[in-house]
Parts: sequence; C-alpha cells; structure tokens
Amino acid sequence: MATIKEVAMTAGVSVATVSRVLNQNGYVHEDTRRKVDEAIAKLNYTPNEVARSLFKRKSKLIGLLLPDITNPYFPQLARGVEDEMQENDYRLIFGNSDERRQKEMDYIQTFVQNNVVGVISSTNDPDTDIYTGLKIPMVFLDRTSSGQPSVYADGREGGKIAARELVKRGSKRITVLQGPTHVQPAIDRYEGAIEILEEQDVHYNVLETTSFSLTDAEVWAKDLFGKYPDTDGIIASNDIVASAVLQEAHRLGKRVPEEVQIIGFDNIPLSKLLAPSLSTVHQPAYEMGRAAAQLLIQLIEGQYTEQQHMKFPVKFIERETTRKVD
Amino acid sequence: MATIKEVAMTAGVSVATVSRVLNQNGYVHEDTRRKVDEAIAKLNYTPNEVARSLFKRKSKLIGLLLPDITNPYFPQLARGVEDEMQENDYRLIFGNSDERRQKEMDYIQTFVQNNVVGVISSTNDPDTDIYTGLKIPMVFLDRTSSGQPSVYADGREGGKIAARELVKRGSKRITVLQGPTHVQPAIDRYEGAIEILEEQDVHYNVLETTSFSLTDAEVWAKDLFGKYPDTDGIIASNDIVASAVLQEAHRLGKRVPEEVQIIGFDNIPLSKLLAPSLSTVHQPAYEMGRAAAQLLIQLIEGQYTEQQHMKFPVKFIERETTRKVD
DNA sequence: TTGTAAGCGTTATCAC
DNA sequence: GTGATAACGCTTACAA
Repeated sequence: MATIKEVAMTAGVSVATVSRVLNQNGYVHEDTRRKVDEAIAKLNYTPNEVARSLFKRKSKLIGLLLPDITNPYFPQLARGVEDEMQENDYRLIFGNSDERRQKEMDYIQTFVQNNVVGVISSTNDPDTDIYTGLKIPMVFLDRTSSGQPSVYADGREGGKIAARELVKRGSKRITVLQGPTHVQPAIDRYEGAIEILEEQDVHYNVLETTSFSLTDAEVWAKDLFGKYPDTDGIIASNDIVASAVLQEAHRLGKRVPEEVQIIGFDNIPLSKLLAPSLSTVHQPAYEMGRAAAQLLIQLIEGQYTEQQHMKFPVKFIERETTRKVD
Repeated sequence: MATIKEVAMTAGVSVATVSRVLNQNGYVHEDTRRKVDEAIAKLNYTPNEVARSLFKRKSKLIGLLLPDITNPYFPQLARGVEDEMQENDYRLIFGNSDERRQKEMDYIQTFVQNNVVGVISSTNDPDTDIYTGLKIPMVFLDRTSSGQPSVYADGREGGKIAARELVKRGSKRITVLQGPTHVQPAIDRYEGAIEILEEQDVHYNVLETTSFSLTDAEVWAKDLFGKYPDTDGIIASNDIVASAVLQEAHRLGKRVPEEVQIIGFDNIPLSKLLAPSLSTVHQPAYEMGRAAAQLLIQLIEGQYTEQQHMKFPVKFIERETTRKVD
C-alpha cells in the first residue's frame, strides 16, 4: 500500500498538501490539486484508516452486538443496520453475544479498543455498567433502556393484538407460552396478552419457557399438548416456537386452525412458507435496524435528534393458522 | 481511556517496560511486573489496538464478506466463522455484497484500509483482480478458486445424490431448476444432477432460474407447474426454491410426495419445519464456516497447512417430500 | 533489567 | 498556497 508520503513525493509536494486535497480543507491551488490527484491515481493510493483513526481518536467503525445471527429474526435487523451504515461509509464490527454477559463485555471492550464511534446492541442488560459506562454513543436495538436511545417494537401492543385476535376468532381455552423472562420484548408480549385475556371471558393457561431456540421449543410443544390437551388457541412467544407448536399439532393429528389456532410473533420469512402458513404479529425488523443505524449516526455526528426512543408499531398478519372472521 | 504513558507514570517505570509486560517479551523483574500490573488494574487500562495496528501493520481484524445474511443459509456460515475467530481473539468486519462487484470492491478496499489480517469471502468472482491482487491471506468460503485456499461443499456430488434419490424413488419426469449460472455451487449441483439423469432411463426438463431469492422462486414455481404440469420429481436449486415449489404444489392441490417428489439443497433450519418436511442434501454450513476460519488463521499465523482446499462431503437427508423405499 | 527514542501513516498548527 | 513538524499510542532497536 502506498502512503501519503509516497504520494507527496511523486506529486512533488509535501504531505500536508496531499492531506489537504484528501480532506478537502485548507487552500490548495488548482494545478497542485491536479498533480496530487494524478499521483493518487497512479499509485492507487487510499488513506490508511488506522493512522487516521489513531490521530483523530475516531474511526469509521461501528460495533454491532446481536444475540445470535442464527436466529432468523436477527439477520433482518442486521441487514437493516448494515445497509444504512454502508450507505454512510461506516463499517461494522460484528459479534454474537449468546446473551452472555462475559461475551458482551469482551466485545464491547474490543469495540472500544478499536476506536469504534458507536455501538448498537440487543442486550438484555442495558442498564449494567458495561453500557452505562460507555463514553461513545450507543443505541439499543430490539431492547429498551429508559435512559438511553432505543429502537424497539411495541411488544405490549403485540401481545394484546395476539390475544384479541385469538379471542375474536373463538378460542376459549388459550395457552400462552410465556417466553424467556430475561428478554424484555418477551415480557412485554406476555403482559400484553395477559392483560387482554384477563378482561375477556376465556380460560387461559401459561406455560413457562426459557429460550427461543428451536430444539427447546420442540420439547415445550410436546409439554404443551401433554398438559393442556384441550387447548384451542396458542400464543407462542415467537415464530420459531410457533413453528414447533404447529409441527407438534400436526404430529398429533390436530387440525389447525379448526381445532386449535396458533399465533406467533416477528413474522420471520419462514412463517409464510409453513403449511398452513403462520398467522403472526409482524415486527418491522429491517426498518428497525435501519432506524437504529440512522439514530446512531445522528448521535455520532452531533445532529439534533428529538426522538431517541423509537417504538415501532406492530401489526397482525392474518394467515392460515387462525380462522377467518368478518 | 488510559494510555500506556499513564500506566508507566503511575507505576513509576517507562513505557517500554509497560509494553514488555503487556506483550510478555523481553526481561522484566518480578517486582516491576507487579507494580505495572497494579497500575494497569488501577487505571483499568487496555491497550489501544489502533496504535498497535498502526505500528505493526497488522490488526486482529478479519474481513468477512457474504452475499446476503438474510438468506438463511449464510447465518450458519457466519456463525461458524465468528465462533472460531472469537475463540482466537480475532474480530470480524462484516459486509453483505449482494453479489455486486462494486460492493465487493468497496468492502475489500476498506478491509485493507483497516489493516485486516485476512479475509473470508463468498464471492462469485474469485479470480478477479479484486482478490488476486490482495496481499493478505484470504480464503473462499462456499466458493472455489483453483489458485487460492477454499472451503466448500461437494456440490457436484450433491447434485448426483439428489438425482439418484429421486430416480430410485420412482420419479420418471424430473424437472431440474438450474439455479444461477454465475454461482459455482449452483453450477456444480446442476451438472452433477444432469450427469446422473443422462445415464438413467428417465425424462427430464431444465428450468432456468437466476437467483436464490424467495420472491423470484415463487414466480418460477408457478412457471414450473405451468410448463411441466406432469412433472413428478423436482430438483430445486436450494431449499428456499424448494420451499416455494412445495408451497405452489400445495396450492395446486398436488400431493407431495405421492404425485410429485421434491428435493432441495442446504438443509437450512427451516426445511425440517415445513409440512411435509423437506428432503434435502445437507451442507455442513456451520462446520464449513469454522473450517474456513481455522484455515485462515493458520495462513495468517504462518503455520504449515497441507490442506488448502477443503471439499466437505454432503449427504441426503430423507424427510417427507420424497417417498419411502427399502 | 530498564530507559530513550525512532517510527508506524495520518492530521493540524504554525510559519513562511 | 504551501511546507515543516508535533502529536496520536504503541512497539522495538539500541543504549545504558
């Protein structure tokens, strides 16, 4: 790689001048500029970002921390973030946290060591000092912290919608899969659902679950139909769990949605491919990713930002695991 | 952030000494080491990786370039890479290329500008000078270049397996969805399948397709049954396309696998959740990601590596879109 | 065993 | 308009 020094030499000017044309600041004569540009082209020079970063104590790097890219919900989020960052010339250092504190800490530390100018994280502990002590802008994605910028979906409303739609469609003995109690969106959905169920004339049960993983979900699905064989409406904690439930229903010969209705959350791409296709509560993941990135960029570039808490609306996607109604 | 200078001051030694204990090289007295360690702990010091990187012209950063993390095949690959890198203290700068030359070039350029020590890429043009001109180690993942290290699956064998299994199970009028002709694994699968079909006593058609996207696939699925309504066996170019085909078959009231068998490639997580669940040719994506990372690390650290071309075996996963046979 | 100082590739300050 | 040069935080000869 050529350096600014070599460019300066072949253009017959000083490094200062080259730097000026590079950064388009200071005065530089038109002829000089041309000579420099030629030298740059000839040497195929691009500035060393590391040296820049060292001097300015600022890079063009952003840290992105997601629980697990292998969970089909997160790629969408990630893609939204990446697209927006890409367009604004920021690059992403990416890591999976597996929701483990230690991994989060390690990643955040290396983010800082690499002079990232901002971080986006979907953590379950936004208020821990891993984050509160951070001296660079950060935004929580798919998570909330009252004190800090966050982009998330209206989980509570999502839970309400799910419950309402099931009740409206005639389910009388509903089972709610609670979802992990350490994940905020899961809690919100759960509480929203319960709020509605309480005020309706329906019976409901709650089954505790502790993760969003498919393997676990298959076990809970069996549990569910074992414990509550006559349930006729299921609110799953997300689409993955819903898929497992649907599959188990299948295996048991239960007709969906005639005998049992199922509703999920997220609207991951897979959900429309299932047979019957999955009714679900849509979260605009890609848009949320983009929004988080935009917000972070504004924070970084010191622009005025009124809205630091963006709660995205969710909506019911009617498919085939719920019955039709007028 | 504290600097090495401050550590040196509070420990009452020179920066050189601090550097020595940091990097565990050179001589340093036990007592001195202790003083330094204490200062480090007290100041909560961690070395500035940017400064390190500038001096050594080497970072702990790796560039990872994937076509589209939103395609369910890639998160697995990415996770494999990340896990291995993480365990070896390397971090990832990640980008989606969308298979566009320009984006690839831009990313590779910024990788270099950021002193990455290696790159892993799933590109369709491994032999373009974007890569051949690269002066840092690189490995192609899910792609092959004869000249350069590559980790990929045996697509040709995969194609053969798919064709054999379909024929063995009685399909007589097979349709092969060709897959994008600019993507090597797709070509390999296609050629493998054709090779077998040619030598068997079956009739077959080929339908050209140009991407792996779900939206496109839905169109091709309609096309397929429009053009070849009596087809009784379909080799899809991957699981996404297979899912779309399955769904269309469903819509048309065709019974799967009785009237038409379907087989995909990849064995993405979704494939087992479909109803009927999808028979497919498994690619060990996670393991491939890990292997690529291992290989790259060996290359970076100058270890001896006999195997620079790793072709992973694939295998048939029998599920419900193919008929049973003894 | 430890310290001094040069240098990694930039940017910005200050002279000229 | 342009050029020297110090500084960013670190590592590594080289000296002591």
